[in-house]
Amino acid sequence: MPVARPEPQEPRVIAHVDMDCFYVQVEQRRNPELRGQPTAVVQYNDWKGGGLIAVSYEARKFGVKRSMRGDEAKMVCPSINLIQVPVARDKADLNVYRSAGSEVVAILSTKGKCERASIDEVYLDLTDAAKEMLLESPPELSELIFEEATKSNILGLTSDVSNREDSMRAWLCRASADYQDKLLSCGAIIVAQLRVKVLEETQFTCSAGIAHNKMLAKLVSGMHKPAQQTVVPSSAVQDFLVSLPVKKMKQLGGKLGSSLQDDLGVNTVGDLQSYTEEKLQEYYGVNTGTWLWKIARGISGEEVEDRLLPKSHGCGKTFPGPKALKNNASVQTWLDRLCEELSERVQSDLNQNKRIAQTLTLYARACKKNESDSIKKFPSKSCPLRYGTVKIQEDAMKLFESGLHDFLGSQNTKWSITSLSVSASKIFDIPSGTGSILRYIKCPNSTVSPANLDCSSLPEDPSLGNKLYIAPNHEEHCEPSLSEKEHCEPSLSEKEDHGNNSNLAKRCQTKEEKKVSKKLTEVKGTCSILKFLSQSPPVLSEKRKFDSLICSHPGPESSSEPNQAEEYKSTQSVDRNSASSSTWMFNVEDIDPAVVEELPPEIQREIHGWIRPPKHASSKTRGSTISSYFLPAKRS
DNA sequence: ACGGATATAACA
DNA sequence: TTGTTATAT
Repeated sequence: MPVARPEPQEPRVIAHVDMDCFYVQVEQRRNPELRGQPTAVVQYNDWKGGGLIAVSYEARKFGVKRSMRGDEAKMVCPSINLIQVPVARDKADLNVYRSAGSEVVAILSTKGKCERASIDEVYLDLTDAAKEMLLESPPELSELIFEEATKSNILGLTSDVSNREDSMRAWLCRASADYQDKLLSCGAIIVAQLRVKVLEETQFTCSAGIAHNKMLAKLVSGMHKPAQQTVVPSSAVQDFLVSLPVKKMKQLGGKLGSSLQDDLGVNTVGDLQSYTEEKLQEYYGVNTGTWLWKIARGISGEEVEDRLLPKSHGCGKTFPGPKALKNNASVQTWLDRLCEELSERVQSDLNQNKRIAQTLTLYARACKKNESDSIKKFPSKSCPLRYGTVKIQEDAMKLFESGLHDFLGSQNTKWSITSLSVSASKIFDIPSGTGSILRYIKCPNSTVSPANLDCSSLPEDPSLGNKLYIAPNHEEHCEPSLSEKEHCEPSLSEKEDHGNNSNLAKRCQTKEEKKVSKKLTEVKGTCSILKFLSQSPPVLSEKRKFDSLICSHPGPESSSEPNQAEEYKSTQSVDRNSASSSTWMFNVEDIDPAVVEELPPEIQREIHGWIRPPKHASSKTRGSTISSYFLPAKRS
């Protein structure tokens, strides 16, 4: 499980910011009448009033808890307002909360490294900003620190409010002698300012913890809620930890924490401290043992990642009891809905953030009738993610069938599905800037515009501003987990649907047209090349080399471009409100390898580079696999 | 017949 | 890797 990371020797200033009952606040902003009232956000109202997923502090006073039913909440708090999560496609739709979360992240990410930890939480590394503040304003700083930091709860100081100012002054006098504490209080000032800004610009309150590492910051961010912050000076760590129940520590809230209690009799972090590192390693392995030993002492080297966006997108639904899905048709129906939402989300991620997801995974929970064997898990299955709602739907269904096959084994019993979810992962940035393809496309002296080429169906291509990206292939797992090879081949209907594009594809077969094709690649303009590359050949070759092609072009055109093949339309941006450029996604399996052979040698060479990523490039370090294909050589 | 829907991370 | 498992909110 947890692994200890090397400890940075320089003390850092880390904050954990946590929105107060976030979903409730989002609803309160939408309907201000709810402010100050006992309120909870609930999903699916029909069974026992739905499940609570967020509870206002007013309601908490009545004993209302998350994971209560709406009905229970009404019992203990009759005046409670129950607000339902929006529903789309017959499932809970959390998008309003996601985008509210993004609003907050946009503000919180302005003062230092920022990691989106969840829909309503971030970590900040404010070390640089704090140091800067300390350097810039030495003289009058202590008074400023005082004023601002008064708003903080300082761990280790008395919580008696009447004494707070005095103890604060005392602490700050000390702090003036202690560089680390000074840094922390600067961090506290920055966080306080950020929280004010969040409140001003979003109307949301949040709480925060400020400490020298993530673990401690997280531990105290919820200590004084709502709308307060807490600082952990190093001097307070030991006293704080000794009496802290181990279960409160992040990662110890589950089985590992229980094992500490039940197997070792460790109830507090203080208890944990009496174990040697070696002993803990004996019980829990080298990694976890070391990690436990360190966190017991407040040591954690985990870095704040610089990431404002989620690493995956998923959507799912449970089908409890009688609602369980019992045949392929109902699974199909629900999978289609889930995939539709997922497709929208990956597509807008592509359009707005220029990120591309590479893997589609299907999860399910299933029961088998009769057999006591029903403990068996439904295996998750994944495959390359192909953009376009219909493709995702088709692929997800194949994954389901494959999983069901494994699940049932040889038996031929009845089954039922109690939960379904699909997710898109392995998301990569598409680097902006100029890769060699781009250079080629934009290079004026390589552009030839054959008069006889019919480009009328292509969008106007001003060449400047258009970009072509090609993502590397999946290689191995392209020979899919799906047993049938035909999976990768376009379906009959798909081929027919290509319409005018299939004409082009056919034409490409002839020698003459190959010549034309060659010229086409030299045509100035991304879209020409894209169209050229993306034709679906009648027969696909065994080796499918690429995964995807992406073309972005200036926004105004997106609404007025009509003549793309059906397939392209289906994958096109849905986000027509967005003023930014829209993005098309092309699946590489639709590229005719024979066509690639017609490309100019330098392009071919480059493409072969994509086909076979250099093995020495570590696939773990991001940027070396994908980015290196795009980034200009000089910039490496 | 369920705290649901999402997320991240480490493991084998 | 992929698929599984744990954890969190």
